Amino acid sequence: MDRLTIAIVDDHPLFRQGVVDTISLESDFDVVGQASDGDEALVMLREKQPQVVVLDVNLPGQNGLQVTRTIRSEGLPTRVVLVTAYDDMEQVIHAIRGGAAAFCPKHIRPEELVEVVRHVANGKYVINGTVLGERELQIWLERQMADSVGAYRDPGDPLHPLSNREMEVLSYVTQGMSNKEIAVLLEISYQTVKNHVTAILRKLNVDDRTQAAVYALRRGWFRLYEPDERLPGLTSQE
Amino acid sequence: MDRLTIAIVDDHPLFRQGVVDTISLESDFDVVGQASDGDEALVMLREKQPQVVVLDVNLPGQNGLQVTRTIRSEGLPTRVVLVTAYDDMEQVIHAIRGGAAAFCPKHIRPEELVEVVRHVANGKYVINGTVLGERELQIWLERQMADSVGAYRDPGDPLHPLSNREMEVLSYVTQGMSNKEIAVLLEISYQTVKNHVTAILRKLNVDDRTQAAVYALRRGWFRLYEPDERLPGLTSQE
DNA sequence: GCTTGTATAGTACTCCTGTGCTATACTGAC
DNA sequence: GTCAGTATAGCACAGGAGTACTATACAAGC
Repeated sequence: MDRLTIAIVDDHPLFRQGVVDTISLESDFDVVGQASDGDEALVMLREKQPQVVVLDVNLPGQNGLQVTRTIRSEGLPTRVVLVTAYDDMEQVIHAIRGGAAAFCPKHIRPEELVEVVRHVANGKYVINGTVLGERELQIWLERQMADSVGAYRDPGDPLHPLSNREMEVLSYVTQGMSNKEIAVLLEISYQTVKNHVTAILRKLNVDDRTQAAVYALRRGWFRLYEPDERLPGLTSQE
Repeated sequence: MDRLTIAIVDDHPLFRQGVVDTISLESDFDVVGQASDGDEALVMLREKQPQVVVLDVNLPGQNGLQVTRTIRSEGLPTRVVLVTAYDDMEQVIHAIRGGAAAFCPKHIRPEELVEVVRHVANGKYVINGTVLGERELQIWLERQMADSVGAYRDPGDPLHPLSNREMEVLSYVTQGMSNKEIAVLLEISYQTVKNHVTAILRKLNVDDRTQAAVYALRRGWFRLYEPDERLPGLTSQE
């Protein structure tokens, strides 16, 4: 019989539990692996090679989009269902272009998730409830690209071609750092930081650094909750 | 027999599922109610009057801390286990002062959550893994208050006495709005907004609006993901 | 070799941010 | 009635943020 092998990746054990239980309720689904961060996920996926992985976008270490790209570039057979707390068109387009087969909001109902996994296993693509075939996806992607790129950008440009350096600067912006602090940290001039920030704001199409921070945080590009900065004053005890 | 009645409140069905399953595995636990936002939670809690509620801090509408305060002020018998993605001392102190019996990080392991619920049902308090009795809690609270208030603040002051108006302004700051935009929106002068922002930064002990936004977002005071601003371009279909 | 993209850095400029004052008006507590 | 807290608003000021240029250097692609 055709059993479906599935892996789940999320850094919250309780959320993962919810997904695992939901998936396990289906008689033909087998949960063959779990992971709680991006690196762990890749190790697990290389070993277990499940047909489908339900992957959180916002992970410690490598985020879900990076993991997706790695899965594709390594030629792993696993098809990816990305799950995120915030979904918008640009994020979706990025995900699909990165090689994801489906994109779901994190508040999805269990029954819906099961349907999505089933469609993905059958070679379909699912974008927020809409099921698409390979061909339909291409058409949809092209239309979306055309819409998003619109009049104000060169046709060939990707949507947010934020360079690595710009992403690095943006990450510090999302931590509330000033240009001066970022300059010291990166050992470059204050002006260069400002240049990067200006470029970031233009590419993200936002007005100031606070909007840029919210923009990036919403899309799960960076984590709001850093493991190293919690709970001074209460010694954790086993 | 002493069965324990429990309710679960979280806006993510899959996370809720994880909690419900974890709780249900205990033979003496009964899940008597669920809700996905603050208002719904209060209606449910008034009706079901469970012994314990597992309550997410970051909810649509009223957040978990507000719900907790309402539970206490209405004299409901339910003891509150707050769950949040970000926990730090000030947030904990706030929660405890607001009437919560326990405070857990959202990445808590299922077994730990069960223990916490059990302790709370027995009249104990649990703060990030540390179990305290009523008396110990008071001592701990006083020490924390003393530490946090420290030298730079009047002894009687609460930690963040952000006024309602200041919270309102802060909420717009977390959406990336400029002082001018906020002024127009609230129909007050530009200068008044700046005054509020200055007061907010001082009370939160941060340097600029971006840090204030990250601070508030981390603590779940406001939601990063607003339900009304998602997915233009793809008509959701049933 | 030439072009494109990126990182670097400078100058000059405008505008916003944030601070420190002062001041008025309203509200609720004691 | 006084006092504390809050919301309002103004002025003046320093400094940061962001923009518009120009410019150099390096690497990759054609």
